[in-house]
Amino acid sequence: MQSILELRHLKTLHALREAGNLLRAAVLLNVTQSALSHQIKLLEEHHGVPLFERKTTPIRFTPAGERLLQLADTVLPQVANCERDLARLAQGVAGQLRIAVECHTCFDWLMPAMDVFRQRWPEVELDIVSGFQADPVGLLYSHKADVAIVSEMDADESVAYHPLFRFEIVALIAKDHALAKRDYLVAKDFATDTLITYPVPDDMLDVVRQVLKPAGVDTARRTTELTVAMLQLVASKRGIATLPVWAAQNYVNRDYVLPKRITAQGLTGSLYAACLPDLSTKAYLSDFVNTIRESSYLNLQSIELI
Amino acid sequence: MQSILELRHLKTLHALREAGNLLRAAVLLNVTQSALSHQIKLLEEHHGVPLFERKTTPIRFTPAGERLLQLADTVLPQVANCERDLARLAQGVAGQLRIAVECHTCFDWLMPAMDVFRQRWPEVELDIVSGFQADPVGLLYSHKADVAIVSEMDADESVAYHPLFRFEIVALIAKDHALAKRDYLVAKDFATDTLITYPVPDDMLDVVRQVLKPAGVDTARRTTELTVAMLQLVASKRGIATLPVWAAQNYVNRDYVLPKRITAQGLTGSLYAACLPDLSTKAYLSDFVNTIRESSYLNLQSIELI
DNA sequence: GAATCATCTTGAATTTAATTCATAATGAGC
DNA sequence: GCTCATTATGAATTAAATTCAAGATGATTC
Repeated sequence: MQSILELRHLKTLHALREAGNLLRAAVLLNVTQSALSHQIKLLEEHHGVPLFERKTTPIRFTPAGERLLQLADTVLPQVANCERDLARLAQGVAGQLRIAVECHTCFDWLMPAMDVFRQRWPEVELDIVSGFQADPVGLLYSHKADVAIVSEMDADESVAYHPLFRFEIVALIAKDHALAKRDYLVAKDFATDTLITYPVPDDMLDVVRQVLKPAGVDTARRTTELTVAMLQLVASKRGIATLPVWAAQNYVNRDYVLPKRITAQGLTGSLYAACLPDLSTKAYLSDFVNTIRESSYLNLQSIELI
Repeated sequence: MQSILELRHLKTLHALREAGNLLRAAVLLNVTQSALSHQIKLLEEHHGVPLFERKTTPIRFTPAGERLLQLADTVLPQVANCERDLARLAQGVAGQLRIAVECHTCFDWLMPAMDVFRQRWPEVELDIVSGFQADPVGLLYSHKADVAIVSEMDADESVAYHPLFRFEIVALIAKDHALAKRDYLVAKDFATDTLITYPVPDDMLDVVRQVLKPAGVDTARRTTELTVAMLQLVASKRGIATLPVWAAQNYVNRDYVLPKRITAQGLTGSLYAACLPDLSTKAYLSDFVNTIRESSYLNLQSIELI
């Protein structure tokens, strides 16, 4: 008749509510779905009550489950606060976090994540290093930024890379475009169209780097700063844009433009948070990375944590 | 950089503060001292801060330790509340707990324990079945009591016995008694003196049952209901009393009477909470037993949990 | 109404973590 | 310096959690 309840269980139930099902919750917690199933089963057996109804989406909790969630809601923030206080006691108070971003769409998930983080670490000064960064990692070395969001790991550099997530990049074409019936686009499909992008160098565009350049396809470019402007150009047949699925989701849902997979296998991009090794040891840095991963996983559709 | 903190750790720190050192804390938690040492070491290594100063009695906590204790103080009661709510959801609301006591001194620890329990389970009706109980276990069968505090386990009966604790029973004699210089008393030392006891049958007195009767020693008896009266009689040389060490502690400390070990090995008594098997399955019953064990271990000197 | 998909369950194998055991170290008190 | 009380430590053991590999189950689709 001893208590088996641990914080782990509360974290599981909390993630389960956030994520909506066991599999997504398991991803959030970095365990397998089976682990959570066993975990919850044990809790249920120990207390002699079911905690949630299965076979509903999203899952619904029983009164007992709700009671535990209520506990989780009050307890987990207190625990998190305490752990931050311990980190402060051990590592001293924190410094600043100047973030360099090489990709425009990142603001979509970076802003919400920063909002969460700011609440947790009020004393950490958050800044975004503005303007286009040709070499974000260089900013780390020159101490002009503390964290760089990049899409590739350079293995040889003495920089710590923290994987964030992977996502699919799709091409966006007008609804009545000549390619509208194709299952997916290949490199040469871009040859006759203008490529509409954010104003960044060629080698920072995944389509160019991974698809067009290898195939030797060169294409006209037109740039704009605003996503809505890009899609307006697409809709009026001035060219093809490429964006992460989540960035275009709103416009796709409204049937404004048509999404097309790029190459048969699809084109995926990845993002990493890079920083100098020193910073990696700080508790607030790992918390920053975790915040990004979690809030992105919950806010963006169809991304994959890495 | 994952969190390893679990409720287990909070419980350990809490017990450590209550108990004053690792060994006593370990007894409270039913683990070895080594387990707690490892547990705390891990916590300290993970967070990079010491949690308490060793080699002080009672131990003193560092700021980090205090911070964790503060967390424990807010979190553990919330957790306990939640678990009781789950028990209520699973087993329905609780009934009553009528307690039959066969030994007078029990009130010393029973009252404090009942006070704690009453706060935790307000809906469980607590009662003491008054009067002397020749056969407390019989009261369980006749449904006149729900729990009986007894000093022996009758293995053959279909009753569930929950061990509480073991303690030493000492003889109390006048400071200038003829036996004052003896290390310990043996059966025949009682032959020439009056035995001063609570008004209970012979076979419920551990001295009689375990020492005098086996040795064939018969002695005069004088009874009184009040402990203070017993010791007043002892002090004025009207006889010898036998009591659990803790029950006489106050008077011994004030040099009112002299405690003497009984037999070379010492005489020990044990206590158990007996109830019908049905009741054993209820969460509030195990909580009642645990409450007694914990509060007694913390309040009474030199008892041993069993 | 079979087939597919998404989800959760299950038991055994595996891995990981916690605990014990046995003993050593440490400091306080005599 | 010796003893006692307490905490620490490393290896062995035990226990627990997690994964792996399948198997149900219910919903959805063609």
